[in-house]
Amino acid sequence: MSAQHDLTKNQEMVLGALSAADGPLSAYTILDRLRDRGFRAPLQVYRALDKLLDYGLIHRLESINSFVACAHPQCHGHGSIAFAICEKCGQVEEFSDAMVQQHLSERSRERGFKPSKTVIEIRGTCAACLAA
Amino acid sequence: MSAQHDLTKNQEMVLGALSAADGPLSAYTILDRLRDRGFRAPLQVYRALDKLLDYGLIHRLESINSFVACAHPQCHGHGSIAFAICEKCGQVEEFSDAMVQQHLSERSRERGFKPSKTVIEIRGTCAACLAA
DNA sequence: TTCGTTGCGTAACGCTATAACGTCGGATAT
DNA sequence: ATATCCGACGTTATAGCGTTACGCAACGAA
Repeated sequence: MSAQHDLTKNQEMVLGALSAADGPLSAYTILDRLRDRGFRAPLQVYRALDKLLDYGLIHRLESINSFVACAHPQCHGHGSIAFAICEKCGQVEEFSDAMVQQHLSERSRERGFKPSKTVIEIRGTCAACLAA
Repeated sequence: MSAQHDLTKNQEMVLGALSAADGPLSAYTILDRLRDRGFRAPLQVYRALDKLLDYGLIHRLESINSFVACAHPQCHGHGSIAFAICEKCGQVEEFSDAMVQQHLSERSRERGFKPSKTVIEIRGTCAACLAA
Protein backbone atom coordinates (compact mmCIF):
# COMPACT_ATOMS: atom_id res chain seq x y z
CA MET A 1 0.00 0.00 0.00
CA SER A 2 3.06 2.23 -0.28
CA ALA A 3 4.89 3.79 -3.18
CA GLN A 4 6.90 0.66 -3.54
CA HIS A 5 9.17 2.13 -6.16
CA ASP A 6 9.69 5.63 -7.34
CA LEU A 7 9.45 5.35 -11.06
CA THR A 8 11.15 7.84 -13.32
CA LYS A 9 9.26 9.51 -16.13
CA ASN A 10 10.55 7.08 -18.72
CA GLN A 11 9.83 4.08 -16.56
CA GLU A 12 6.30 5.28 -15.97
CA MET A 13 5.69 5.81 -19.64
CA VAL A 14 6.95 2.36 -20.55
CA LEU A 15 4.94 0.75 -17.78
CA GLY A 16 1.96 2.78 -18.92
CA ALA A 17 2.32 1.55 -22.47
CA LEU A 18 2.48 -2.05 -21.30
CA SER A 19 -0.47 -1.65 -18.93
CA ALA A 20 -2.58 -0.03 -21.62
CA ALA A 21 -1.81 -2.76 -24.13
CA ASP A 22 -4.08 -5.77 -24.34
CA GLY A 23 -1.15 -8.11 -24.77
CA PRO A 24 2.61 -8.34 -24.80
CA LEU A 25 4.63 -5.70 -26.64
CA SER A 26 8.09 -5.82 -28.11
CA ALA A 27 10.60 -3.17 -27.10
CA TYR A 28 10.42 -1.61 -30.53
CA THR A 29 6.65 -1.49 -30.48
CA ILE A 30 6.84 0.32 -27.16
CA LEU A 31 9.34 2.70 -28.71
CA ASP A 32 6.95 3.45 -31.57
CA ARG A 33 4.06 4.04 -29.20
CA LEU A 34 6.11 6.49 -27.17
CA ARG A 35 7.69 8.42 -30.00
CA ASP A 36 5.25 11.27 -29.74
CA ARG A 37 6.01 11.44 -26.04
CA GLY A 38 9.64 12.10 -26.76
CA PHE A 39 11.18 8.66 -27.11
CA ARG A 40 13.77 8.43 -29.85
CA ALA A 41 16.04 5.45 -29.25
CA PRO A 42 15.73 1.78 -28.24
CA LEU A 43 17.99 2.31 -25.28
CA GLN A 44 15.48 4.56 -23.61
CA VAL A 45 13.03 1.67 -23.70
CA TYR A 46 15.47 -1.03 -22.70
CA ARG A 47 16.76 0.90 -19.73
CA ALA A 48 13.26 1.39 -18.43
CA LEU A 49 12.38 -2.25 -19.08
CA ASP A 50 15.43 -3.41 -17.12
CA LYS A 51 14.38 -1.46 -14.07
CA LEU A 52 10.76 -2.53 -14.32
CA LEU A 53 11.92 -6.14 -14.53
CA ASP A 54 14.06 -5.58 -11.44
CA TYR A 55 11.09 -4.18 -9.60
CA GLY A 56 8.93 -7.12 -10.68
CA LEU A 57 6.40 -4.84 -12.32
CA ILE A 58 6.70 -6.47 -15.70
CA HIS A 59 7.74 -9.81 -17.16
CA ARG A 60 9.73 -10.75 -20.17
CA LEU A 61 8.39 -13.44 -22.46
CA GLU A 62 11.52 -15.10 -23.73
CA SER A 63 9.92 -17.13 -26.46
CA ILE A 64 8.43 -14.13 -28.23
CA ASN A 65 10.89 -11.37 -27.28
CA SER A 66 8.19 -9.31 -25.68
CA PHE A 67 7.15 -7.82 -22.39
CA VAL A 68 3.94 -7.72 -20.35
CA ALA A 69 2.81 -5.83 -17.32
CA CYS A 70 2.64 -8.13 -14.32
CA ALA A 71 -0.88 -9.31 -13.62
CA HIS A 72 -0.34 -9.13 -9.87
CA PRO A 73 1.77 -6.02 -9.40
CA GLN A 74 0.94 -5.59 -5.74
CA CYS A 75 2.15 -8.94 -4.43
CA HIS A 76 5.78 -9.34 -5.32
CA GLY A 77 6.01 -12.90 -4.10
CA HIS A 78 6.91 -13.83 -7.64
CA GLY A 79 8.32 -17.30 -7.49
CA SER A 80 8.49 -19.00 -10.83
CA ILE A 81 5.63 -17.78 -12.92
CA ALA A 82 4.20 -19.54 -15.92
CA PHE A 83 2.63 -18.02 -18.99
CA ALA A 84 0.11 -19.40 -21.43
CA ILE A 85 0.67 -17.57 -24.70
CA CYS A 86 -1.95 -17.79 -27.43
CA GLU A 87 -0.33 -17.99 -30.84
CA LYS A 88 -3.53 -16.90 -32.53
CA CYS A 89 -4.50 -13.72 -30.68
CA GLY A 90 -1.35 -13.01 -28.71
CA GLN A 91 -3.12 -12.88 -25.36
CA VAL A 92 -1.16 -14.06 -22.37
CA GLU A 93 -2.35 -15.60 -19.13
CA GLU A 94 -0.08 -15.49 -16.15
CA PHE A 95 -0.28 -18.07 -13.41
CA SER A 96 1.84 -19.93 -10.95
CA ASP A 97 1.72 -23.49 -9.74
CA ALA A 98 3.32 -24.48 -6.47
CA MET A 99 3.58 -28.12 -7.51
CA VAL A 100 5.43 -27.28 -10.69
CA GLN A 101 7.82 -25.04 -8.80
CA GLN A 102 8.38 -27.73 -6.22
CA HIS A 103 9.17 -30.43 -8.75
CA LEU A 104 11.49 -28.22 -10.72
CA SER A 105 13.45 -27.19 -7.67
CA GLU A 106 13.61 -30.80 -6.60
CA ARG A 107 15.07 -31.73 -9.97
CA SER A 108 17.51 -28.86 -9.72
CA ARG A 109 18.62 -29.84 -6.26
CA GLU A 110 19.24 -33.42 -7.40
CA ARG A 111 21.77 -32.12 -9.89
CA GLY A 112 23.37 -29.61 -7.56
CA PHE A 113 22.04 -26.92 -9.85
CA LYS A 114 21.25 -23.58 -8.27
CA PRO A 115 18.41 -21.86 -10.15
CA SER A 116 18.26 -18.13 -10.49
CA LYS A 117 15.43 -17.61 -12.94
CA THR A 118 12.94 -20.08 -14.32
CA VAL A 119 11.18 -19.62 -17.62
CA ILE A 120 7.91 -21.46 -18.17
CA GLU A 121 6.04 -20.51 -21.33
CA ILE A 122 3.27 -22.59 -22.82
CA ARG A 123 2.57 -21.76 -26.43
CA GLY A 124 -0.77 -22.78 -27.82
CA THR A 125 -4.32 -21.66 -28.48
CA CYS A 126 -6.53 -19.98 -25.91
CA ALA A 127 -10.12 -20.88 -25.16
CA ALA A 128 -11.52 -17.87 -27.00
CA CYS A 129 -9.61 -18.66 -30.18
CA LEU A 130 -10.52 -22.33 -30.00
CA ALA A 131 -14.18 -21.38 -29.77
CA ALA A 132 -13.99 -18.92 -32.65
CA MET B 1 17.41 -48.56 -35.26
CA SER B 2 16.53 -47.33 -38.73
CA ALA B 3 17.56 -44.31 -40.72
CA GLN B 4 14.80 -42.33 -39.11
CA HIS B 5 15.33 -39.33 -41.28
CA ASP B 6 17.31 -38.80 -44.42
CA LEU B 7 19.31 -35.72 -43.68
CA THR B 8 20.59 -33.50 -46.43
CA LYS B 9 24.19 -32.44 -46.55
CA ASN B 10 23.49 -29.10 -44.91
CA GLN B 11 21.33 -30.63 -42.23
CA GLU B 12 24.05 -33.16 -41.43
CA MET B 13 26.68 -30.48 -41.20
CA VAL B 14 24.57 -28.36 -38.85
CA LEU B 15 23.70 -31.34 -36.70
CA GLY B 16 27.35 -32.30 -36.72
CA ALA B 17 28.38 -28.88 -35.52
CA LEU B 18 25.86 -29.03 -32.68
CA SER B 19 26.82 -32.56 -31.68
CA ALA B 20 30.51 -31.69 -31.68
CA ALA B 21 29.96 -28.62 -29.54
CA ASP B 22 30.14 -28.93 -25.77
CA GLY B 23 27.18 -26.62 -25.31
CA PRO B 24 24.51 -24.69 -27.13
CA LEU B 25 25.42 -22.69 -30.22
CA SER B 26 23.77 -19.69 -31.82
CA ALA B 27 22.83 -19.88 -35.46
CA TYR B 28 25.54 -17.41 -36.35
CA THR B 29 28.18 -19.34 -34.45
CA ILE B 30 27.17 -22.42 -36.41
CA LEU B 31 27.47 -20.37 -39.57
CA ASP B 32 31.00 -19.33 -38.64
CA ARG B 33 32.04 -22.88 -37.85
CA LEU B 34 30.76 -24.08 -41.21
CA ARG B 35 32.13 -21.32 -43.36
CA ASP B 36 35.08 -23.35 -44.52
CA ARG B 37 32.69 -26.13 -45.42
CA GLY B 38 30.89 -23.83 -47.83
CA PHE B 39 28.30 -22.06 -45.72
CA ARG B 40 27.85 -18.42 -46.61
CA ALA B 41 24.48 -17.17 -45.39
CA PRO B 42 22.34 -17.37 -42.24
CA LEU B 43 19.46 -18.85 -44.16
CA GLN B 44 21.40 -21.99 -44.90
CA VAL B 45 21.74 -22.52 -41.18
CA TYR B 46 18.20 -21.56 -40.28
CA ARG B 47 16.67 -23.83 -42.89
CA ALA B 48 18.65 -26.77 -41.59
CA LEU B 49 17.80 -25.90 -38.01
CA ASP B 50 14.08 -25.79 -38.83
CA LYS B 51 14.14 -29.29 -40.21
CA LEU B 52 16.24 -30.66 -37.39
CA LEU B 53 13.77 -29.14 -34.93
CA ASP B 54 10.93 -30.79 -36.85
CA TYR B 55 12.68 -34.12 -36.63
CA GLY B 56 13.28 -33.66 -32.92
CA LEU B 57 17.02 -34.02 -33.33
CA ILE B 58 17.80 -30.68 -31.79
CA HIS B 59 16.21 -28.23 -29.37
CA ARG B 60 15.98 -24.51 -29.33
CA LEU B 61 16.78 -22.67 -26.12
CA GLU B 62 14.47 -19.69 -26.26
CA SER B 63 16.01 -17.76 -23.42
CA ILE B 64 19.46 -17.65 -24.98
CA ASN B 65 18.63 -17.80 -28.70
CA SER B 66 20.67 -20.93 -29.16
CA PHE B 67 20.37 -24.54 -30.20
CA VAL B 68 21.57 -27.87 -28.78
CA ALA B 69 21.66 -31.39 -30.09
CA CYS B 70 19.02 -33.51 -28.38
CA ALA B 71 20.50 -35.60 -25.59
CA HIS B 72 18.21 -38.53 -26.42
CA PRO B 73 18.06 -38.53 -30.20
CA GLN B 74 16.91 -42.13 -30.53
CA CYS B 75 13.74 -41.93 -28.47
CA HIS B 76 11.53 -39.29 -29.91
CA GLY B 77 8.99 -39.43 -27.13
CA HIS B 78 9.75 -35.81 -26.50
CA GLY B 79 6.99 -34.50 -24.32
CA SER B 80 7.78 -31.22 -22.67
CA ILE B 81 11.44 -31.15 -21.98
CA ALA B 82 13.14 -28.95 -19.45
CA PHE B 83 16.61 -27.47 -19.57
CA ALA B 84 18.95 -26.38 -16.83
CA ILE B 85 21.23 -23.75 -18.33
CA CYS B 86 24.36 -22.72 -16.48
CA GLU B 87 24.98 -19.01 -16.82
CA LYS B 88 28.63 -19.41 -15.89
CA CYS B 89 29.86 -22.13 -18.22
CA GLY B 90 27.03 -22.38 -20.69
CA GLN B 91 26.50 -26.09 -20.20
CA VAL B 92 22.97 -27.38 -20.54
CA GLU B 93 21.30 -30.35 -18.94
CA GLU B 94 18.21 -31.75 -20.54
CA PHE B 95 15.60 -33.60 -18.55
CA SER B 96 11.91 -34.23 -18.37
CA ASP B 97 9.60 -34.54 -15.43
CA ALA B 98 6.27 -36.27 -15.76
CA MET B 99 4.84 -34.48 -12.72
CA VAL B 100 5.67 -31.08 -14.10
CA GLN B 101 4.14 -31.95 -17.44
CA GLN B 102 1.04 -33.28 -15.73
CA HIS B 103 0.50 -30.18 -13.63
CA LEU B 104 1.07 -27.85 -16.52
CA SER B 105 -1.39 -29.65 -18.75
CA GLU B 106 -3.88 -29.69 -15.91
CA ARG B 107 -3.52 -25.94 -15.56
CA SER B 108 -3.90 -25.55 -19.29
CA ARG B 109 -6.99 -27.70 -19.42
CA GLU B 110 -8.60 -25.67 -16.62
CA ARG B 111 -8.34 -22.60 -18.79
CA GLY B 112 -9.44 -24.28 -21.98
CA PHE B 113 -5.99 -23.60 -23.32
CA LYS B 114 -4.62 -26.05 -25.86
CA PRO B 115 -0.83 -26.27 -25.60
CA SER B 116 1.32 -26.84 -28.64
CA LYS B 117 4.81 -26.32 -27.30
CA THR B 118 6.03 -25.84 -23.78
CA VAL B 119 9.22 -24.04 -22.90
CA ILE B 120 10.85 -24.78 -19.56
CA GLU B 121 14.28 -23.29 -19.04
CA ILE B 122 15.94 -22.95 -15.67
CA ARG B 123 18.76 -20.45 -15.65
CA GLY B 124 21.27 -20.72 -12.87
CA THR B 125 24.61 -22.17 -11.88
CA CYS B 126 25.59 -25.81 -12.36
CA ALA B 127 27.20 -28.04 -9.77
CA ALA B 128 30.64 -27.83 -11.36
CA CYS B 129 30.65 -24.04 -11.40
CA LEU B 130 29.33 -23.85 -7.85
CA ALA B 131 32.19 -26.09 -6.71
CA ALA B 132 34.82 -24.10 -8.58
C1' DT C 1 33.49 21.54 -3.12
C1' DT C 2 34.43 17.17 -4.79
C1' DC C 3 33.15 12.90 -5.88
C1' DG C 4 30.38 8.90 -6.79
C1' DT C 5 26.01 7.27 -8.43
C1' DT C 6 22.02 7.17 -11.25
C1' DG C 7 19.34 8.39 -15.01
C1' DC C 8 19.18 10.43 -19.50
C1' DG C 9 20.11 11.34 -24.82
C1' DT C 10 22.42 10.19 -29.08
C1' DA C 11 24.83 7.63 -32.42
C1' DA C 12 26.63 3.66 -34.00
C1' DC C 13 26.91 -1.03 -34.13
C1' DG C 14 26.20 -6.13 -33.68
C1' DC C 15 23.35 -10.13 -33.30
C1' DT C 16 19.04 -12.72 -34.61
C1' DA C 17 15.78 -13.99 -38.11
C1' DT C 18 13.12 -13.68 -42.36
C1' DA C 19 11.51 -12.13 -47.18
C1' DA C 20 11.91 -12.52 -51.90
C1' DC C 21 14.16 -13.86 -55.57
C1' DG C 22 15.80 -17.55 -58.76
C1' DT C 23 18.05 -22.27 -59.58
C1' DC C 24 18.72 -27.13 -59.45
C1' DG C 25 17.68 -32.02 -59.14
C1' DG C 26 14.86 -35.90 -58.06
C1' DA C 27 10.19 -38.11 -58.12
C1' DT C 28 5.99 -39.03 -60.55
C1' DA C 29 2.61 -39.26 -64.19
C1' DT C 30 1.18 -39.48 -68.48
C1' DA D 1 10.83 -39.25 -72.76
C1' DT D 2 9.04 -34.93 -71.18
C1' DA D 3 6.18 -32.25 -68.57
C1' DT D 4 5.30 -31.12 -64.03
C1' DC D 5 5.72 -30.70 -59.21
C1' DC D 6 8.17 -30.27 -55.07
C1' DG D 7 11.78 -29.86 -51.80
C1' DA D 8 16.30 -28.22 -50.94
C1' DC D 9 19.61 -24.86 -52.09
C1' DG D 10 22.17 -20.14 -52.94
C1' DT D 11 22.21 -15.12 -52.81
C1' DT D 12 20.93 -10.56 -51.61
C1' DA D 13 18.64 -7.57 -49.00
C1' DT D 14 16.05 -6.27 -45.16
C1' DA D 15 13.50 -6.45 -40.78
C1' DG D 16 13.60 -6.99 -35.86
C1' DC D 17 16.03 -7.29 -31.36
C1' DG D 18 19.56 -5.70 -28.21
C1' DT D 19 24.03 -3.52 -26.70
C1' DT D 20 28.37 -0.56 -26.60
C1' DA D 21 30.31 3.70 -26.01
C1' DC D 22 30.21 8.31 -25.31
C1' DG D 23 28.97 12.53 -22.80
C1' DC D 24 25.83 15.29 -19.95
C1' DA D 25 22.85 16.60 -15.93
C1' DA D 26 21.00 15.97 -11.31
C1' DC D 27 21.43 14.53 -6.73
C1' DG D 28 23.33 13.09 -2.26
C1' DA D 29 27.24 11.90 0.68
C1' DA D 30 31.82 12.84 2.39
